Amino acid sequence: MTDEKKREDTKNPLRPSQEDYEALSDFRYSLRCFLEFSENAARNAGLTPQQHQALLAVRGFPPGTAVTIGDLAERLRVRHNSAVELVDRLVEAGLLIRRPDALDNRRVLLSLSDSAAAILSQLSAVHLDELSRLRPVLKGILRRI
Amino acid sequence: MTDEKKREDTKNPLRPSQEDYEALSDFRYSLRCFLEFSENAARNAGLTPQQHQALLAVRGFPPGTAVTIGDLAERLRVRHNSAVELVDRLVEAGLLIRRPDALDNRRVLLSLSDSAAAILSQLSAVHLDELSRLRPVLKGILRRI
DNA sequence: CGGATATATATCGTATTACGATATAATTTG
DNA sequence: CAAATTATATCGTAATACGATATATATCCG
Repeated sequence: MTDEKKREDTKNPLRPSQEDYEALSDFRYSLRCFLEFSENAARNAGLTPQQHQALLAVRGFPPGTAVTIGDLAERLRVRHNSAVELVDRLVEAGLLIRRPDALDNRRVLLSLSDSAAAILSQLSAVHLDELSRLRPVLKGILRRI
Repeated sequence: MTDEKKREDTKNPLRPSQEDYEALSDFRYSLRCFLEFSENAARNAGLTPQQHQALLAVRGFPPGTAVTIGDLAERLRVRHNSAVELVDRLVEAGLLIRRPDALDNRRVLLSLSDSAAAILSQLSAVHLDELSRLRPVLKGILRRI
């Protein structure tokens, strides 16, 4: 058996197979469909997708956690300044409450407004439902990778 | 037992629990980390993330499939005109080949250039590797949903 | 066959938004 | 207490997906 042949047999990761490409492509397609679902749901609830993600990120910290703009930026994987701008828009929309941290005056603590909590509750319920549907699909695709 | 109490016990999906919010938030966080990894990998390979996704989508069709701009748009979940613009940039960059469909002159068929195929091969190998790492993480999170 | 309808791709101006660069303020460190 | 670090804020710019619209080709059906 030649080295070349052997490389094929051992599924050399440097040369993905057709099945690999299809699995990667299908994985991305599933993610896009989910993200599209999520964006539509957010817009139907009167939020931009980013606003929805920010609210979820804040709400998703363990209870009692003091959530700062930096924390939000890290969770959303965006730069600090992007998170600031996003928070600006959320406060403007009455969805997020910004209050200075008494223990460290550089910091700003974030919490959801009552209306934001209500909207997020509905939105999250819909997402949990959709993810129940998506879970087996994703598992099937991940098994192929 | 009051109806209110009962509703809590049966995990009324209209009022997600703290664990639900944390699971949804963690799920999105994992996706963002993966997408960030992917975008960095694409840029390191000299592609924009969108270009990478377009190449993968074209390559991910079954062999022998005639891939049109419309097909690409559907797979990327973008509008036709967005796909046209993306293809414009890819052809400009020498990554994609556009040729008219002899059987239907409205259509344009897409295929990867040799250099695109080489770049995508490397990129996909790295992605398969990263997804092997991510798979157990995602499975764990999906189990919580 | 031929006009109406549908389909596929293309063009262009606009709006959104994340970013880099930079600034300001507060805290920590040595 | 000066220097360095950390946290948030401001602003101009660039990228890109989109809506509206246009053009060409194909299909449908009387």
